[in-house]
Amino acid sequence: MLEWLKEPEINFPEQLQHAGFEHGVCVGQIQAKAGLTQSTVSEYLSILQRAGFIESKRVGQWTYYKRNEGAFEALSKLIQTNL
Amino acid sequence: MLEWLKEPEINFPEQLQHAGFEHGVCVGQIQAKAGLTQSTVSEYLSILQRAGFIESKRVGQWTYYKRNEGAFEALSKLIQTNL
DNA sequence: TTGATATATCGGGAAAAGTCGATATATTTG
DNA sequence: CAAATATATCGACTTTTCCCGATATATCAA
Repeated sequence: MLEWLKEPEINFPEQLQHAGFEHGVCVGQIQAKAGLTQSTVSEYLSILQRAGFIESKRVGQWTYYKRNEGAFEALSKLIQTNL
Repeated sequence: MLEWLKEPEINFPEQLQHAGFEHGVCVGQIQAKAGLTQSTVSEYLSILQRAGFIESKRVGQWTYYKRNEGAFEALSKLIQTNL
């Protein structure tokens, strides 16, 4: 999912009909591609968010998720320096 | 453990009486510090080795483990570029 | 060769993570 | 407000991981 969200235009073409990509991709799109149930994907995304890897924005009935690039940079540096 | 092996001289002073640090630290030292059973530590070390994070060298009845710094560098880069 | 020491492997029970269906909450539309 | 849609949360079950004791293997020393 994290890799998918790197290139939302390529991995979630449906999202274009639905809304732009500014806020990210909504849960339903990710769920469809993942082939897991809605509840599983929702929980998974919320875990990734709590971990700081993605950000969410609620717009109406949809929740959009997008990557927080800083977190990946930080993780990479953390491994370099602390591990 | 991976962090301990970064500074063996500091984290495993006993090892000095036992042998040098060239080959790394032996399982018993790591086990004592970890506070886990011998079997658990041995298995854990072998998993880390299979993953490439540490290297082992058998000398007599002892097995010495030390870090493979390249693996950490590679992981850091992998996160930067692929994730 | 026998006993002692160090490590590795095996099998099983406990803890954690993954996944689901059912249901709750929030929003939009009529 | 009621129905429809999107997402979140809950409880239960399954799978995986963690960790242990018991045992096997390898080496050393007498």
